Amino acid sequence: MITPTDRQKNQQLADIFLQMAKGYRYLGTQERFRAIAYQQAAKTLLNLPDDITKHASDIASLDKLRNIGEGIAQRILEYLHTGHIHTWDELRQTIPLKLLDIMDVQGMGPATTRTLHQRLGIQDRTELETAIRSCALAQLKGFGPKRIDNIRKALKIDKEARSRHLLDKALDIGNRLLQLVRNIPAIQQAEIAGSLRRRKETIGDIDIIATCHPAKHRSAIQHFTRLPIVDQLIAGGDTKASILLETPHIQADLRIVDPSAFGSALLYLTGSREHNIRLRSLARDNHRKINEYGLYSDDGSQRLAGETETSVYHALSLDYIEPELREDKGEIDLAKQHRLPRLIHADDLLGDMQMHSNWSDGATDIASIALHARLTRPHYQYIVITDHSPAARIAHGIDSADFRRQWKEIDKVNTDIGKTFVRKGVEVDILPDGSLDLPDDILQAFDWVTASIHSGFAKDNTDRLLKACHHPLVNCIGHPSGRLLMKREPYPADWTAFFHTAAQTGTALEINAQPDRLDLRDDLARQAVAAGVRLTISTDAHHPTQLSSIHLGVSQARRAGCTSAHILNTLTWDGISRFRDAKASHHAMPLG
DNA sequence: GCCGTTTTCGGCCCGACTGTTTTCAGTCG
Repeated sequence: MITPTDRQKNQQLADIFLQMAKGYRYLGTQERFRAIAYQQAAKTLLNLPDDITKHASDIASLDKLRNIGEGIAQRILEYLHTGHIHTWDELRQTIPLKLLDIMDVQGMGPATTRTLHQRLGIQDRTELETAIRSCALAQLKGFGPKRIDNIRKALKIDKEARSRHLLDKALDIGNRLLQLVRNIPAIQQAEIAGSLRRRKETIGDIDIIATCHPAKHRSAIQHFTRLPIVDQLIAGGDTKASILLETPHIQADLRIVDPSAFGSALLYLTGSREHNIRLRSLARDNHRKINEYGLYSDDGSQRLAGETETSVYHALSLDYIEPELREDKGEIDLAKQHRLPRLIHADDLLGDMQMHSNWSDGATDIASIALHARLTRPHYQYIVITDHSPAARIAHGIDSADFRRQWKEIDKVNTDIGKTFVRKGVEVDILPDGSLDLPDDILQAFDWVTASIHSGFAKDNTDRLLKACHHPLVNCIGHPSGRLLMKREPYPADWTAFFHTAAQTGTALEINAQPDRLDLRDDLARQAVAAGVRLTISTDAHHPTQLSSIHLGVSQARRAGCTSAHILNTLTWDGISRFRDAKASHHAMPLG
């Protein structure tokens, strides 16, 4: 089993390799490919589903991992055996670590940082600020007033502007900005691109791509940079501009191209960077050249595609790849082989599997939730009310007697509706010893039992998770990793063992669509599905309006490559009942 | 330092924008 200490090894090594990559970037262009190699290796480590020590029996088995060759394999082994990497220790002797931090500031690349260190002896950000104030910088060749002013500004806004934003919030702002762009008179069409279009769980900046008549590029850009919501202009040329929005301080980029290049530009600006690099080297292999203006023959004499993304993919003999999959995680090979999944769509869901009423910590009564669900999601056939069990004191968890009273209210709501729309569920706490917070006799009377961990986030929770899976009355594990985006890491657990057990026992795992959970996250969900686990997508809504955040869970499932077959709540309630009964009868355990 | 239905050597995505230069290096995405 992966202990917490072991699990940290992947992260520790990745952190070191990222620092080494930065160090090599600092050393100059002759080392840039070495820098890229370490960066790629770090990415491989971070994406590795299991512990690196499992691959570390010898150099040859490490070498089999993508982006890890003989040299880096040696360094991994060295670290696992000695806790040190000699090359890194040496590198650190020559480059002050805090100096590398300076390269995180916008506009401060390796060359600039090197000049400042060598000419002025600057070691960290504080000394850089001092050098600006004392006009020492202005004495250097190549550092005119504008450049110095830009560095000063970048240092000031660095922290805030570089912080990431939850997908939910970024989508809201991005969509409003998109409307403003579409209202610019010269603009013909505009779409969101970048990580926002790929629906990454957190977003650094907002990218928008637009088309207009070539003669009007410049005026459209000017219009954009003068929008009332602009706090600062970061850069503005003929075809692209970067602004800093007023509140929150989030960067937004606009790129304008001719209509004939809309597809190739959207493709380019959507990324990911890794996906683009793979596409471009694939094009090169086929004697083609790809850029944001289109797909061309080698010598650029013939333009082969560009108006739509599909045209570019097809010209490369690839099927169209959905934005959520564009992370260079095997999607290009699948597209080549016509084996891409038909990703789940929000309309495929027939119901929502977790939400809370005012019986525990929800905002409203069950009738209001049901009404809101039926008005806003008319294709839903069911919703599951899952109030908390007693141990969740902060969430006003309720006991067996309360649940029995609650069921009468649910029955009445269903009678008023004229069909069984509201299902009787529970979010029962998994206690520290892995047992459940409610007795079996009441658990077996629910339509749906989701079990969740709400305590003990620091220690390894594998045993608790496995025990819950083995309980015959647990249908689903809620927010399985316990993370909170930008606040709390997933608790340590052996995910491989957990997913295997969930699949074996017929226990579903949840993709929780709360904006700061999105738990399971994309790569773990992908791993779970590969292990044969069925997933649910649910909002965990605590107010009826939060039922709309289901789309965030769907995005997460799409990033994991899920089809409707992987998602349990694409089934009618009969189908869900069969899934539930299969587990209970399989166990045939005497119930307490 | 990695990688290979062009290659075990010689490549490693590609173009816009900026500031400071008088033609381009540096940075970014």
